[in-house]
Amino acid sequence: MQTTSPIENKVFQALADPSRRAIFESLTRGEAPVRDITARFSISQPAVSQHLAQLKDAGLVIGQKRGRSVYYRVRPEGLKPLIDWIAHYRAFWTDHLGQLENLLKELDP
Amino acid sequence: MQTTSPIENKVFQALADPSRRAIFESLTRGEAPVRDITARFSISQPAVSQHLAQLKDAGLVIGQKRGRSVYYRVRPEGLKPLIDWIAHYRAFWTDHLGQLENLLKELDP
DNA sequence: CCGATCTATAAGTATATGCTTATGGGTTGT
DNA sequence: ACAACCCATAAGCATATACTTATAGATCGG
Repeated sequence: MQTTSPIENKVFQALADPSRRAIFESLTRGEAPVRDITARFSISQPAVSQHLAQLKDAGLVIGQKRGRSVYYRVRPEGLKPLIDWIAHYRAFWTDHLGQLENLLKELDP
Repeated sequence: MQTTSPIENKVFQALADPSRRAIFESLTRGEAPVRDITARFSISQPAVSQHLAQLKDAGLVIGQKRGRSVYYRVRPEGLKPLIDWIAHYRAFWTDHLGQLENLLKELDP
Protein backbone atom coordinates (compact mmCIF):
# COMPACT_ATOMS: atom_id res chain seq x y z
CA MET A 1 0.00 0.00 0.00
CA GLN A 2 2.74 2.46 0.88
CA THR A 3 5.98 2.77 2.87
CA THR A 4 6.80 -0.80 3.70
CA SER A 5 10.32 -1.98 3.02
CA PRO A 6 10.59 -4.93 0.65
CA ILE A 7 12.51 -7.03 3.14
CA GLU A 8 9.97 -6.37 5.87
CA ASN A 9 7.28 -7.44 3.48
CA LYS A 10 9.11 -10.61 2.62
CA VAL A 11 9.66 -11.54 6.25
CA PHE A 12 6.04 -11.02 7.22
CA GLN A 13 4.81 -12.86 4.19
CA ALA A 14 7.23 -15.73 4.62
CA LEU A 15 6.10 -16.26 8.20
CA ALA A 16 2.43 -15.93 7.35
CA ASP A 17 2.23 -19.48 6.07
CA PRO A 18 1.92 -22.18 8.77
CA SER A 19 3.97 -24.63 6.74
CA ARG A 20 6.84 -22.20 6.43
CA ARG A 21 6.70 -21.32 10.10
CA ALA A 22 6.75 -25.02 10.93
CA ILE A 23 9.75 -25.54 8.67
CA PHE A 24 11.51 -22.53 10.13
CA GLU A 25 10.77 -23.70 13.66
CA SER A 26 11.99 -27.19 12.89
CA LEU A 27 15.29 -25.74 11.71
CA THR A 28 15.63 -24.26 15.16
CA ARG A 29 16.56 -27.74 16.31
CA GLY A 30 19.58 -27.51 14.07
CA GLU A 31 20.57 -27.52 10.45
CA ALA A 32 19.08 -30.19 8.25
CA PRO A 33 19.15 -31.31 4.62
CA VAL A 34 16.05 -30.95 2.51
CA ARG A 35 15.25 -34.65 2.61
CA ASP A 36 15.12 -34.63 6.42
CA ILE A 37 12.92 -31.58 6.49
CA THR A 38 10.65 -33.22 3.96
CA ALA A 39 10.43 -36.32 6.12
CA ARG A 40 9.14 -34.25 9.02
CA PHE A 41 6.06 -33.08 7.20
CA SER A 42 3.40 -34.44 4.93
CA ILE A 43 4.09 -32.40 1.86
CA SER A 44 6.19 -33.20 -1.18
CA GLN A 45 9.88 -32.42 -1.51
CA PRO A 46 9.29 -29.75 -4.17
CA ALA A 47 6.85 -28.04 -1.86
CA VAL A 48 9.50 -27.99 0.85
CA SER A 49 12.09 -26.63 -1.57
CA GLN A 50 9.72 -23.88 -2.60
CA HIS A 51 9.09 -22.92 1.01
CA LEU A 52 12.80 -22.93 1.71
CA ALA A 53 13.41 -20.72 -1.30
CA GLN A 54 10.95 -18.21 0.03
CA LEU A 55 12.38 -18.33 3.55
CA LYS A 56 15.82 -17.87 2.05
CA ASP A 57 14.68 -14.92 -0.05
CA ALA A 58 13.33 -13.34 3.13
CA GLY A 59 16.72 -13.82 4.79
CA LEU A 60 15.34 -16.19 7.39
CA VAL A 61 17.42 -19.22 6.42
CA ILE A 62 20.50 -20.04 4.44
CA GLY A 63 21.38 -23.14 2.50
CA GLN A 64 24.77 -24.74 2.19
CA LYS A 65 25.47 -27.40 -0.36
CA ARG A 66 27.45 -30.38 0.89
CA GLY A 67 27.79 -33.25 -1.52
CA ARG A 68 24.40 -33.88 -2.99
CA SER A 69 22.64 -32.52 0.05
CA VAL A 70 21.76 -28.93 0.82
CA TYR A 71 21.82 -28.16 4.51
CA TYR A 72 19.56 -25.38 5.64
CA ARG A 73 19.83 -23.50 8.88
CA VAL A 74 18.18 -20.54 10.55
CA ARG A 75 19.57 -17.04 10.11
CA PRO A 76 18.64 -15.34 13.41
CA GLU A 77 19.42 -11.86 12.06
CA GLY A 78 16.67 -12.50 9.56
CA LEU A 79 14.17 -11.77 12.30
CA LYS A 80 15.51 -8.26 12.76
CA PRO A 81 12.90 -6.66 10.48
CA LEU A 82 10.22 -8.29 12.58
CA ILE A 83 11.72 -7.07 15.83
CA ASP A 84 12.35 -3.63 14.41
CA TRP A 85 8.76 -3.43 13.33
CA ILE A 86 7.57 -4.10 16.87
CA ALA A 87 10.19 -1.83 18.38
CA HIS A 88 9.15 1.01 16.14
CA TYR A 89 6.03 1.43 18.22
CA ARG A 90 7.60 0.97 21.61
CA ALA A 91 7.02 4.58 22.56
CA PHE A 92 3.40 4.22 21.68
CA TRP A 93 2.96 1.02 23.65
CA THR A 94 4.64 2.33 26.78
CA ASP A 95 2.92 5.68 26.61
CA HIS A 96 -0.51 4.22 26.21
CA LEU A 97 -0.60 1.00 28.12
CA GLY A 98 2.82 -0.15 29.19
CA GLN A 99 1.71 -3.61 28.23
CA LEU A 100 4.62 -4.23 25.94
CA GLU A 101 7.09 -3.50 28.70
CA ASN A 102 5.90 -6.56 30.54
CA LEU A 103 5.99 -8.62 27.42
CA LEU A 104 9.53 -7.52 26.74
CA LYS A 105 10.62 -8.66 30.16
CA GLU A 106 9.67 -12.13 29.12
CA LEU A 107 12.02 -11.74 26.21
CA ASP A 108 14.94 -10.23 28.07
CA PRO A 109 14.66 -11.14 31.74
CA MET B 1 0.71 -27.73 8.66
CA GLN B 2 0.69 -28.79 12.29
CA THR B 3 0.81 -27.35 15.81
CA THR B 4 0.19 -23.68 15.25
CA SER B 5 -2.39 -21.99 17.43
CA PRO B 6 -5.28 -20.42 15.53
CA ILE B 7 -4.71 -17.01 17.06
CA GLU B 8 -1.04 -17.07 16.19
CA ASN B 9 -2.01 -17.93 12.65
CA LYS B 10 -4.47 -15.08 12.48
CA VAL B 11 -1.98 -12.56 13.78
CA PHE B 12 0.73 -13.56 11.33
CA GLN B 13 -1.69 -13.65 8.47
CA ALA B 14 -3.29 -10.34 9.37
CA LEU B 15 0.09 -8.61 9.43
CA ALA B 16 1.24 -10.27 6.24
CA ASP B 17 -0.66 -7.83 4.08
CA PRO B 18 0.97 -4.42 3.57
CA SER B 19 -2.38 -2.67 3.49
CA ARG B 20 -3.37 -4.12 6.84
CA ARG B 21 0.00 -3.28 8.38
CA ALA B 22 -0.38 0.27 7.10
CA ILE B 23 -3.85 0.53 8.59
CA PHE B 24 -2.66 -0.93 11.87
CA GLU B 25 0.29 1.44 11.95
CA SER B 26 -1.90 4.41 11.17
CA LEU B 27 -4.09 3.52 14.15
CA THR B 28 -0.98 3.85 16.26
CA ARG B 29 -1.45 7.60 15.91
CA GLY B 30 -4.72 7.22 17.75
CA GLU B 31 -8.20 5.89 17.33
CA ALA B 32 -10.05 6.80 14.17
CA PRO B 33 -13.40 6.17 12.52
CA VAL B 34 -13.54 4.11 9.36
CA ARG B 35 -14.11 7.11 7.13
CA ASP B 36 -10.90 8.75 8.34
CA ILE B 37 -8.90 5.58 7.85
CA THR B 38 -10.35 5.26 4.39
CA ALA B 39 -9.33 8.82 3.60
CA ARG B 40 -5.71 8.00 4.42
CA PHE B 41 -5.39 5.35 1.74
CA SER B 42 -6.34 4.82 -1.84
CA ILE B 43 -8.67 1.90 -1.43
CA SER B 44 -12.42 1.78 -1.07
CA GLN B 45 -14.28 1.95 2.22
CA PRO B 46 -15.45 -1.69 1.97
CA ALA B 47 -11.85 -2.77 1.48
CA VAL B 48 -10.90 -0.90 4.63
CA SER B 49 -13.78 -2.46 6.54
CA GLN B 50 -12.70 -5.90 5.40
CA HIS B 51 -9.15 -5.28 6.55
CA LEU B 52 -10.39 -3.97 9.87
CA ALA B 53 -12.57 -7.05 10.30
CA GLN B 54 -9.57 -9.26 9.81
CA LEU B 55 -7.39 -7.21 12.16
CA LYS B 56 -10.19 -7.35 14.70
CA ASP B 57 -10.56 -11.10 14.31
CA ALA B 58 -6.85 -11.41 14.98
CA GLY B 59 -7.23 -9.36 18.14
CA LEU B 60 -5.06 -6.55 16.86
CA VAL B 61 -7.71 -3.83 16.94
CA ILE B 62 -11.09 -3.20 18.46
CA GLY B 63 -13.98 -1.16 17.19
CA GLN B 64 -16.34 0.96 19.22
CA LYS B 65 -19.53 2.30 17.79
CA ARG B 66 -20.30 5.92 18.57
CA GLY B 67 -23.24 7.40 16.79
CA ARG B 68 -22.99 6.39 13.18
CA SER B 69 -19.23 6.11 13.34
CA VAL B 70 -17.17 3.15 14.42
CA TYR B 71 -13.92 4.14 16.06
CA TYR B 72 -11.10 1.65 15.79
CA ARG B 73 -8.03 1.55 17.92
CA VAL B 74 -5.02 -0.68 18.42
CA ARG B 75 -5.07 -3.50 20.94
CA PRO B 76 -1.43 -3.74 22.04
CA GLU B 77 -1.96 -7.10 23.75
CA GLY B 78 -2.87 -8.39 20.34
CA LEU B 79 0.80 -8.48 19.50
CA LYS B 80 1.51 -10.92 22.29
CA PRO B 81 1.30 -14.00 20.06
CA LEU B 82 3.90 -12.42 17.82
CA ILE B 83 6.22 -11.63 20.71
CA ASP B 84 5.66 -15.02 22.26
CA TRP B 85 6.55 -16.65 18.99
CA ILE B 86 9.89 -14.84 18.94
CA ALA B 87 10.50 -15.41 22.62
CA HIS B 88 9.87 -19.11 22.26
CA TYR B 89 13.23 -19.43 20.57
CA ARG B 90 15.17 -17.13 22.83
CA ALA B 91 17.19 -20.00 24.27
CA PHE B 92 18.11 -21.07 20.81
CA TRP B 93 19.15 -17.60 19.71
CA THR B 94 21.29 -16.91 22.72
CA ASP B 95 22.82 -20.36 22.80
CA HIS B 96 23.78 -20.32 19.19
CA LEU B 97 24.58 -16.79 18.24
CA GLY B 98 23.58 -14.31 20.87
CA GLN B 99 22.40 -12.11 18.07
CA LEU B 100 18.95 -11.68 19.45
CA GLU B 101 20.30 -10.35 22.72
CA ASN B 102 21.61 -7.32 20.92
CA LEU B 103 18.39 -6.88 19.05
CA LEU B 104 16.45 -7.02 22.26
CA LYS B 105 18.50 -4.25 23.75
CA GLU B 106 17.11 -2.04 21.04
CA LEU B 107 13.67 -2.97 22.21
CA ASP B 108 14.23 -2.53 25.92
CA PRO B 109 17.14 -0.15 26.42
C1' DC C 1 30.72 -45.79 -15.91
C1' DC C 2 25.97 -46.33 -14.22
C1' DG C 3 22.26 -46.50 -11.44
C1' DA C 4 20.60 -44.37 -7.34
C1' DT C 5 20.07 -40.30 -4.57
C1' DC C 6 19.29 -35.40 -3.69
C1' DT C 7 17.56 -31.03 -4.93
C1' DA C 8 15.67 -27.32 -7.75
C1' DT C 9 12.75 -25.89 -11.28
C1' DA C 10 8.92 -26.11 -14.67
C1' DA C 11 4.14 -26.59 -15.58
C1' DG C 12 -0.45 -27.15 -14.20
C1' DT C 13 -4.36 -26.67 -10.94
C1' DA C 14 -7.42 -25.65 -7.19
C1' DT C 15 -8.12 -22.56 -3.68
C1' DA C 16 -7.30 -18.22 -1.17
C1' DT C 17 -6.98 -13.45 -1.26
C1' DG C 18 -7.69 -8.54 -2.01
C1' DC C 19 -10.10 -5.61 -4.49
C1' DT C 20 -14.26 -3.65 -6.72
C1' DT C 21 -19.39 -2.18 -7.09
C1' DA C 22 -23.95 -2.71 -5.14
C1' DT C 23 -26.79 -2.57 -1.32
C1' DG C 24 -29.01 -2.58 3.22
C1' DG C 25 -29.25 -1.35 8.17
C1' DG C 26 -28.44 2.04 11.50
C1' DT C 27 -27.90 6.97 12.92
C1' DT C 28 -28.25 11.98 12.55
C1' DG C 29 -29.87 16.60 11.30
C1' DT C 30 -33.54 19.35 9.41
C1' DA D 1 -40.45 11.88 8.13
C1' DC D 2 -36.86 12.14 4.99
C1' DA D 3 -32.50 12.81 3.07
C1' DA D 4 -27.72 12.38 4.02
C1' DC D 5 -24.18 10.01 6.14
C1' DC D 6 -21.54 5.97 8.03
C1' DC D 7 -20.46 1.34 8.00
C1' DA D 8 -20.79 -3.74 7.08
C1' DT D 9 -21.86 -7.30 4.11
C1' DA D 10 -22.84 -9.63 -0.36
C1' DA D 11 -21.41 -10.88 -4.90
C1' DG D 12 -18.16 -11.05 -8.49
C1' DC D 13 -13.54 -10.98 -10.41
C1' DA D 14 -8.57 -11.02 -11.26
C1' DT D 15 -4.49 -12.36 -9.29
C1' DA D 16 -1.64 -14.70 -5.85
C1' DT D 17 -0.60 -18.70 -3.53
C1' DA D 18 0.32 -23.45 -2.14
C1' DC D 19 0.29 -27.62 -3.69
C1' DT D 20 0.95 -31.48 -7.07
C1' DT D 21 3.60 -34.40 -10.78
C1' DA D 22 7.28 -34.45 -14.08
C1' DT D 23 11.89 -33.68 -15.03
C1' DA D 24 16.72 -32.21 -15.35
C1' DG D 25 21.27 -31.29 -13.14
C1' DA D 26 24.52 -32.61 -9.77
C1' DT D 27 26.76 -35.98 -6.81
C1' DC D 28 27.79 -40.34 -4.80
C1' DG D 29 28.48 -45.57 -4.31
C1' DG D 30 29.66 -49.83 -6.43
